[in-house]
Amino acid sequence: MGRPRTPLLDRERITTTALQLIDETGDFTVPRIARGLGVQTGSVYHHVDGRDGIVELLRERVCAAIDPATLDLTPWDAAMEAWARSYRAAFAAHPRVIPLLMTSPVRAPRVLAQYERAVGVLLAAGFEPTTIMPLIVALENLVLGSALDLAAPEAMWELADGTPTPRLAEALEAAGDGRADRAFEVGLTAFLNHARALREVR
Amino acid sequence: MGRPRTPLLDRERITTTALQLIDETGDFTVPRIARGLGVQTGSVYHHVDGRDGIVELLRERVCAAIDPATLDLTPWDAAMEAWARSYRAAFAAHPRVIPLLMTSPVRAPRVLAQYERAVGVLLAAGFEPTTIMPLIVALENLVLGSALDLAAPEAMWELADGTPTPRLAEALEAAGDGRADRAFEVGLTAFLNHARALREVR
DNA sequence: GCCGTAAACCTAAAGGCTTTCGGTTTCCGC
DNA sequence: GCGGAAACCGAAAGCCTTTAGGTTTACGGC
Repeated sequence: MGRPRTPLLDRERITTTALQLIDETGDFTVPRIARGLGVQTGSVYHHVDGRDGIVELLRERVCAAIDPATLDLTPWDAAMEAWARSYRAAFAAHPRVIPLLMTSPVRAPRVLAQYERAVGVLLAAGFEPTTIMPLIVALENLVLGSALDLAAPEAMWELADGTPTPRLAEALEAAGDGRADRAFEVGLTAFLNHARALREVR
Repeated sequence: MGRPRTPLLDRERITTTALQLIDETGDFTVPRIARGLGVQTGSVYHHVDGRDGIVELLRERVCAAIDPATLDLTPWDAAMEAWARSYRAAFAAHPRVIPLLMTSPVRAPRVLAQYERAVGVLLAAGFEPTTIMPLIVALENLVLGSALDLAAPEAMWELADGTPTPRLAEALEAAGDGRADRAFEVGLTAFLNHARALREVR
């Protein structure tokens, strides 16, 4: 008992354990994190700002996998496309964290910085200021929605056994495993085409 | 004590109370529903299949406001556009339920029936079966994302006081109150244009 | 080298939530 | 009239979040 000679906890280990729990079970809990690290529940609170603080750490961790260099590409539409793909890949690696992140506002500075740069790209491309956030929000919805669908397909529709929805069942069948990928491609193409058109009109 | 002369509970009242709690606080709890209805916590479980059952009732309640007649419109793109707008309006009335619904699969038969009909519309329009679900998923992401943004704007970005993200702040400012509406219009136009193009290619 | 302070962990506990179970009263079909 | 089902209460188990105080270790100043 008392302070250990070498620390058992830090934000890194807490975040890693939380992410592991989410990947496996879809949720996390402070007692489970503590158990995973061989520590009492209360100890975790010495390193983290409550449960919500852990959620924000998760956001940073997952978003760290987004390649920042994508936003340096030219022209602007290549940058946005690459950013969207990298963004999606980052979340596709841990799709089950998405529901947790969608319910709390973005506070993590590094994540906000990414959005700051995306705004800069669209500004430099000559988009009207009023249309920039709508475009980014639309892209974000596309990315997160399809990432969620990507590795949690069974979480979306639970058809009844009697299948009173034959065409829906067929459409799901026809889309197959690549459904989420196709949805992303469809949405991304639509987004880019429309954004290019919006810019021309100016 | 014992069975009351006139029932105090039913699914309708439970759903209404839950929806009220969500509109006010963003979440619901079985004990709070019970308190709202002047009843003990356990009693609620006699009418409902656990907490998840209440979530599914909420999905049905909110989706009931989607106008089914929209899917009868012709041509197909008018039907999809009207459906998307009605869909969005239904959720915009109770945006805070969206996070709850996104984490559990769609089970409600009436909601599945709506998707069944949407698939039918696209099939009749001549779309390739493999592209139908991607299109519907893309539209759904657009609708729910912008509905969530519509009445919970502050829930999305929490800028630091020092504002190390000046362009993001400006872009948010420029978009103004109509941000969610604009994002929806942008996304919807992009979706429809792309869907029309996809159909032409066939 | 010594000592005070801060850090890191533990023990304990309050308070809330979900869910289950048995008990009591009322209603309804026969 | 009666037996069973329905509807609510009371209580309890088990989990989670969060806080508070106690104990041991590390570190910096003197």
